[in-house]
Amino acid sequence: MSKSSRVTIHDVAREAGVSLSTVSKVINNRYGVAAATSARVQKVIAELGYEASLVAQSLRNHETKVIGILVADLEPFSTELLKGAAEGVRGTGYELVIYSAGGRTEARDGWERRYLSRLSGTLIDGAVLVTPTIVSAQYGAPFVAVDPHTGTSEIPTVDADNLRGAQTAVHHLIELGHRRIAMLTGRPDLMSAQLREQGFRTGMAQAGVPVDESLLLVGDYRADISAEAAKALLTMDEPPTAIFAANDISAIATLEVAVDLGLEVPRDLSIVGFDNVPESVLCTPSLTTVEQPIREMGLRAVELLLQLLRAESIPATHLTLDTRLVVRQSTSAPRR
Amino acid sequence: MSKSSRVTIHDVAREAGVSLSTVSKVINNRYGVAAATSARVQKVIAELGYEASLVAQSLRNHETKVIGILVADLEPFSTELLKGAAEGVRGTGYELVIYSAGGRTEARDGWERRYLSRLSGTLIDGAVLVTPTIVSAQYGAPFVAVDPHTGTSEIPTVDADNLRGAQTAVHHLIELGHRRIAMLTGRPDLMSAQLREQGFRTGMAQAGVPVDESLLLVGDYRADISAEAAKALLTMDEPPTAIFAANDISAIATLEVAVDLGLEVPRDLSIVGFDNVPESVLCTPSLTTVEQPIREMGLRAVELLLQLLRAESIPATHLTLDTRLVVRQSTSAPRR
DNA sequence: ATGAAAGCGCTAACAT
DNA sequence: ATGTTAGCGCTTTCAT
Repeated sequence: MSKSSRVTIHDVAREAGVSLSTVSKVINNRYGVAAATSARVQKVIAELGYEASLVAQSLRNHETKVIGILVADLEPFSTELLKGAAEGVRGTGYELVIYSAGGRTEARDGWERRYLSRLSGTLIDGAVLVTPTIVSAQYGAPFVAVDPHTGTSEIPTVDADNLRGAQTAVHHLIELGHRRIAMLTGRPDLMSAQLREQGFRTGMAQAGVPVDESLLLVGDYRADISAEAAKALLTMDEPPTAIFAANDISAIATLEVAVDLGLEVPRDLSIVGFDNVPESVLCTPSLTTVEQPIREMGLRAVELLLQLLRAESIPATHLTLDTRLVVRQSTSAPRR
Repeated sequence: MSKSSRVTIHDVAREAGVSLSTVSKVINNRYGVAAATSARVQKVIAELGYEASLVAQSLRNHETKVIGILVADLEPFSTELLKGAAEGVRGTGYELVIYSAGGRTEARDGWERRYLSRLSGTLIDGAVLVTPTIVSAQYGAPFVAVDPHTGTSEIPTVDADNLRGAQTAVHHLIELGHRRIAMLTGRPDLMSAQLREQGFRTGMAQAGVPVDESLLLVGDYRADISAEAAKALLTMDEPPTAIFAANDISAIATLEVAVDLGLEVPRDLSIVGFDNVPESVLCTPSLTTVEQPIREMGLRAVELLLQLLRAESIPATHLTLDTRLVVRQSTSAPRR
């Protein structure tokens, strides 16, 4: 009907013939309202289908019982994390608001600061920042960072054990008999990428296999860059028998390049990825990869935040969840 | 630092030695501010890390450039839809707020009315309601319903061809040689569930296979209920050789029950799901299922909403997207 | 038991 | 060019 005009507390008050404050008291179950008046107001509320505006309420109140999940974009990683976050608030009385600018390009580094500033204090009591680029303790609201780009020890974080995950991947390849192992590293500025490379080096060292630096190329977590690098590796005079890619995107790109070059995976080349995104099981052959427990990361992050909200204290907790090697079809013993 | 006190426009005004409105003008690029003043204010804003509160802004302004996606819970269907919605807003200047009560049990029928009332007018310009139970044109805000409970012709909706999808699933099972086919139906109050059941019946009828009513149990689109129902079916004297589940959640729950009971899928039992959520390829064996173009549904819903927002008109568009059978490993010819 | 009024952070007339 | 003021919808003292 007509204009899309909200029903406000004014409408209810007028209709019920009482004042604003009386309506507010009824809504919030405050004392000092006659039973008859309360009933009449309730009736009008039901008739008009009135619901208090979350915005107006949260502008007035200190606490909103809403927690925010701030993401740069809604892609496989963040949406998977949301499922865990939803689990985390279940039964706590908190509601969830996920905020995303839809990965717009203008949102460069520091998007999370902007989002948090815009929402905190009003609308949300605290937030989970998903893969934030710059993390500062100065944000002025309780928050937990999931898989932040830089390692700060002052703020609560949840991440996965990238170091051991990478080591596990290398051990797997070495156990299969590989020695000439290459790595496509991730985005150099990201902590996760650095840890995965370090894990690779540690794994090799533990097995007493020297690292050939010419076999370490940057894949940047990106398909196009990784494809270039993979091509360079596979067209060497003495190509590696196995490639450890810093994420599944890189691994899948490598797989495609290998196929293009007429190689058979895993017979001619073993490939291990990292993340275990759904796509890793859809490719042929399916990808051996290191799984991050993404949902659990979301769950834990919310739990940590709720704890923070309750305690008002800021223990700089760092939760590092275990990673796990998922062996599929892209790895085997080297040919010869 | 210290207390988590927001930096407000007052702080900026005080620090820069100007009035509130001047700061507001600078923020919103309004005319009537001297270059020098503007620069000074900008500097203070940067120093203090000030960002206007979305809540306060949207309380004042008519338009917020934010669209809401209202979901009852964050599960595979809704999160997959979010990816499409994110694609839909990309480059439009709109931002996305996803609101979820985390599937709390109290949120009975009509949750979407409550959410929409709480957010519309303030905070969001319009909304996409994901699987709403009751849809009324009276909500007082532009919105598009995805896969709504009831088929109302007055409001814009986006859904998938549930009827034909279910028929296709049944045809597949019948072609494989199954005759004793059970169905775990969905939430009885949802139109999608009714259409999938109707498609099942039509498919059976077309093949001349009578429907054994004792093999139709309610799975309610839920894992726990479906597990119960699946157990009942599989422990019958003469259990079905195939089960068509109304959604993937139910199908995966069925798969787990079958494994628990020592059955081998698909040798002892064929299972077909509906939705093709990412999880359907991750289970073992991977699930044969009817694909709904969920992402596209999200994309289309957002596009439709933006169109509505622009036009102010309400063409009662109904978009029904095609479904498609994806054959994987959970179906084969019946054993004996 | 009820209502008037102030104010949460912000914007937009309307002064000056 | 800058400041003052009145709300947006709501809750909460503080009267009455």
